[in-house]
Amino acid sequence: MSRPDREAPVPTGRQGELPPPPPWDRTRKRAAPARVPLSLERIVEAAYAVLDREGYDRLSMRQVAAELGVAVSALYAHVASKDDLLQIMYERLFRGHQPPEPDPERWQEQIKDYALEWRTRLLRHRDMARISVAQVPFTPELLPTVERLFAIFRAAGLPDEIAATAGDIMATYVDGFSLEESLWEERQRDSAVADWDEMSGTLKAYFAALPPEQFPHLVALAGHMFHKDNDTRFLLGLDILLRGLASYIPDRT
Amino acid sequence: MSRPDREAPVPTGRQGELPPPPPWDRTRKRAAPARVPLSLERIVEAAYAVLDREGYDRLSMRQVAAELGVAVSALYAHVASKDDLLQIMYERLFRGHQPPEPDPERWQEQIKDYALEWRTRLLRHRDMARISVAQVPFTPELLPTVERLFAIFRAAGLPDEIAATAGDIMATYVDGFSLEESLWEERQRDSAVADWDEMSGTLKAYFAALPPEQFPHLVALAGHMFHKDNDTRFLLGLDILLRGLASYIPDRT
DNA sequence: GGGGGGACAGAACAGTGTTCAGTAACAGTT
DNA sequence: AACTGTTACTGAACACTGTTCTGTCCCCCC
Repeated sequence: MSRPDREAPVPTGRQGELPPPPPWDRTRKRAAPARVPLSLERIVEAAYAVLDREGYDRLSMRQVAAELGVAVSALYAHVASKDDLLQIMYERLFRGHQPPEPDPERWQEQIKDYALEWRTRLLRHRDMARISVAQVPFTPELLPTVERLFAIFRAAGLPDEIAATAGDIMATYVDGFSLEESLWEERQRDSAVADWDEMSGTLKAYFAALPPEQFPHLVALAGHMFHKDNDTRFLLGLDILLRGLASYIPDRT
Repeated sequence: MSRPDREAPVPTGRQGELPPPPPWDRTRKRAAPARVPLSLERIVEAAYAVLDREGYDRLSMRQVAAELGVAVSALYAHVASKDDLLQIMYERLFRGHQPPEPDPERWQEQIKDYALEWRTRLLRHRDMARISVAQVPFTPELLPTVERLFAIFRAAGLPDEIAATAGDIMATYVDGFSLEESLWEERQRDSAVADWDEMSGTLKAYFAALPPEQFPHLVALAGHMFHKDNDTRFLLGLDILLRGLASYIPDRT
């Protein structure tokens, strides 16, 4: 946007009939670079901007570079690869929010709260779920988060074997649910339908209109499959998970 | 492999000093094409071959075309786009295997069996989970499968609201779990570690060696986080899910 | 003033999905 | 037997992609 207009470069090495560049040209060029130096933080920020505007499929290193008014190769001084950049974007998701200190009486609520916050953050950037789902949540800066989740599960009285899997299942659920949302959203964007309400209405109608003798249950459940708000469905699934986990807590007597 | 050697094409339109092609040349060329005509089935087959050999990242239309000894553009007569091809590959996954007729007494077992078969099929092709996870399981040819899953859930006595979400959760879990396996597998392939046993050993050791005062729970659970076989972990997570679902079945009295 | 060194630019390489203008081979008709 | 039309395919092109390499510029330090 505010990328400085660069004059067209002289064709490789030979200047032809062009007059030599006037001296003030250089001074002008040198005056301009009061620009902020490139940094990892600025790159990540620009990447998020491109992601939100263009979506995951069009998030390319060239787009990010353009966003910053910079050559592509400059990015590689701060970032090892595109995958590296994606991983850093993923890690930033968890900044400034940790699971709380375990309170065994309220562990289900605590997990629910954290999952909700997690989902909120995933939804904050378009297609973020698609990045998240491709990442393994065991990078060093995520260890404290995992640690605190484990703390809650163990304080709740879950057997170690269950506690160890619980985190995995949680992560899978939150990521998977949000990913599905992403996919529907994209499909909606492509089909030029106004909003999710209209889309969900159409889908509901489609399933309700299936031949009942062939798909009796799909027809019967059509109304339940696509809620107005996905949040309710998300919480419902979370409840199913938590009740399953809770069933492993031995009776404290 | 058995791709017919084509003679090098004459440079665009002009034959230069080359003698005119002898008449038997054409007849030879015409005799050869006893080759199988291209078909969607053959394309999908070739795509699977490339996927298994090269992995998802190197699965390209050009690779598939090369596998068949055919020009890229020829594929587009049978397939609308790469995404289309991926979707067809995904649908083929479910061919010839349906959830059984509902037996309310054995519903948990039935679901477990189906999930296991599902996972087996996902693991049959390298990186298949990465394709699966990007697909919405509501294409027409998958409707019967969803219908039968719903049938089992409802026959088990689950409230409609829960039954409608149960399928989603199941799909998310199976896909998510297998995807994570895929990611670890790839990471293992990159790091030139022999097999999963060695990898899981290394990981277990890494987590067990973390500073205990900072990560007491991670250290304590390290042994449980990476089993020898993922199947046990998969079944455990499935059990958690099923127990959660079961908790919604009203007492039949 | 004269290096060094880090930060950036430009061009290039080897690939990608997709399209489009052709062409070769066959089927059916005149 | 010659002429159609149809179909299935090719070759080349377009507009991209991630990544690397060679410079070149600028600033800081000696």
